[in-house]
Amino acid sequence: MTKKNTTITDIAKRANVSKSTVSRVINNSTPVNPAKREAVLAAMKELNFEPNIFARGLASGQSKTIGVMTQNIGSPFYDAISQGILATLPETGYSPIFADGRWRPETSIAAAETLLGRMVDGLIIVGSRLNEEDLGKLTDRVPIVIVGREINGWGNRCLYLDNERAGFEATRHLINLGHERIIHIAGIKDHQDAIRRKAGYRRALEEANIAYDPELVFDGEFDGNSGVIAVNSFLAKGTKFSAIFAANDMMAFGARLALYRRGIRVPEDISIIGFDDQAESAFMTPPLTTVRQPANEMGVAAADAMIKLIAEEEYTLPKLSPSIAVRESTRMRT
Amino acid sequence: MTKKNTTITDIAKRANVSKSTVSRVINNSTPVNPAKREAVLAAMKELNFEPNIFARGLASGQSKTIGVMTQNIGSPFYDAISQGILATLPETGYSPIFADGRWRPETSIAAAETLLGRMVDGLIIVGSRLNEEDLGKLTDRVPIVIVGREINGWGNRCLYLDNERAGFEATRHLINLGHERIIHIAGIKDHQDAIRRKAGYRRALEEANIAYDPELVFDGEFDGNSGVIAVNSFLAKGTKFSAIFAANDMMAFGARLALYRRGIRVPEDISIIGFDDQAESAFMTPPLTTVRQPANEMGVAAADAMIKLIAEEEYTLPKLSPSIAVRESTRMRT
DNA sequence: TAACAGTTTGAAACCGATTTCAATCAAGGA
DNA sequence: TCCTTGATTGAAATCGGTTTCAAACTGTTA
Repeated sequence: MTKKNTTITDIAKRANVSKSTVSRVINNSTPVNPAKREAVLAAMKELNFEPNIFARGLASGQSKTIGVMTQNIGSPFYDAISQGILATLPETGYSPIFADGRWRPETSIAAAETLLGRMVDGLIIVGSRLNEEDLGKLTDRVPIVIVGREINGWGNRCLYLDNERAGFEATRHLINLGHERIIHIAGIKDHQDAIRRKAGYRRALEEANIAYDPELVFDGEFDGNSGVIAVNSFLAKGTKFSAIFAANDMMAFGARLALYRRGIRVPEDISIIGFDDQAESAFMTPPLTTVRQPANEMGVAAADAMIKLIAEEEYTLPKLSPSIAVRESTRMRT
Repeated sequence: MTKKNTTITDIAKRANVSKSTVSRVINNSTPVNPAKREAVLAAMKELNFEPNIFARGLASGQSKTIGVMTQNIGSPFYDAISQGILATLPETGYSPIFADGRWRPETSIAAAETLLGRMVDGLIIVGSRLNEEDLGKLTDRVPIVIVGREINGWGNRCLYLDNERAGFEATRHLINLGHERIIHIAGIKDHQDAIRRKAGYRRALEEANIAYDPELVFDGEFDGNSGVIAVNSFLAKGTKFSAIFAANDMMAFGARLALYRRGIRVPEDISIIGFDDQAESAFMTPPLTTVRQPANEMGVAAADAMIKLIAEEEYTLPKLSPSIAVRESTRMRT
């Protein structure tokens, strides 16, 4: 505002070359006589030159910006992914710009349009309920990487965890400890992750020859309150159980609180395993055993992949597996 | 990429007017004959026109983008602020773009430069350790709003909570319950908020005629582990106390865990009050009494203020006061 | 020494809007 | 009816880069 920004023309004059040459030095697009190159570089330093991003974008069609579409920011898991992205992108010369889809297809489309309107060079979609058709349309317009969701045929532009297996492992952990009547506090009913975790739970039971009992499953909403309500309703019904597998940590916290209020001990009376390994879980009383999702790493990997995708370089997505952080909320059934 | 985007020239042809007129319709900058206006609008609809943001930015100097500088994303409090900003901005036609300062002045300056390089129309700084001189330089270049930090003379471009008072209230809450030997697990030593909360703690003691005892204060780092270490060290030293005021919830969680491990009950033996009221706090066992910082509201208010500031409209920042969420981790000293 | 291929270079077109400036047009006043 | 004023309009300049194209220069080869 105050003083006019120095432009490429100023540099050109100062270095006694043409605008074209300055541009070439900046972009390393064409060899330039070393002497001139030095002169340009020096002029740029002296005049404190910073290329105008609009002019650049207008001329080249590239924005050096990556759009990140999130869903209902505020969930610890998705937050962690965003943080991974946020931490990685700046090193690459790209800046992230966010828009929220709130888990709703229409809002998601609008969010995507906003981002595309800003000429993002790529789009990272963190979760989403967009159908494959809409996603297909989007990917015609801009490179896309999707985190936390599996889509058939999208191969290495999809970064997700095997949630079925993770649900299986979590349940197995409890079964191995001797538990048989295991409650599952599931996530939102039609949420892909929730469905898969539940499927894993079921498979683990079946492999252990424990009959699957729908009475032991409660569909929550991934928040603390769901955990409270779930446990209260099981207790009210007189359901017998010795362990709980919650589809995320927040619901595990809620479940633990509900038990606490009744004086039911964890893990002496009931074992609990959560899902996410959010930062607070290690400081619960007792520290919560949980399935660790490498959320931050997923964000980092997604950002890396996006950069490579834009540059049309080869890349391979890392194999991300869930692991179980065994802490003190689960123990052998007595 | 695939098909050429429609430009203002296409619209102009289609509507049989000049580019200028189209631009006028878009920006409502000059009255336009209603008939022509309709024609332009219709053409825009038919051709699905979306103005090119670079061309616009280049010509007008405005980017419709707000830079948000955060610090070590991942802290629940600052995350909540960011969420407030993220939720508010899109409604205004502006998009947020982020950069992280990691609490370090040099990195912060670099982050600010990145954002300015992207021609942001405004800069929201969430926390920071930049000195007033650097901030002064920045504010010469772009409108700035600072959240979570008080700076003399910045009047209504600073949005913060009275942390001294909040610390005071928290301590008072404990004193009112009959506690006298109150441990304070403080935050990072030279962190403005930490210093003020500690000052409030001290003032509350003095007003109650309780001698301030430095032995009861531990400087932590705002993370869960600090809480554990603090309590362990007090216990090891044989320090007597009946209550704990932790400068944030994460440290309160850690403290509570350390007590749990020794079989010390909360709140029967020891009362704990935290600070932040993060989502998990209500689900701790027992639910944590804590100072509620309206972090999300702060983000919303900051975004609103920024928009007004850019438009050069009048605005007043809302009065944000801490309140105490009294739950079950504090009780009358027995 | 002339011809030729390969490098470097600068002039000018271009990206797609906004904005200035002067021209045109319609309405109201003398 | 003619002139003045104010409201609309379009042509052209501008924003600050990138990119195309042809010219100028280099060093080889015949």
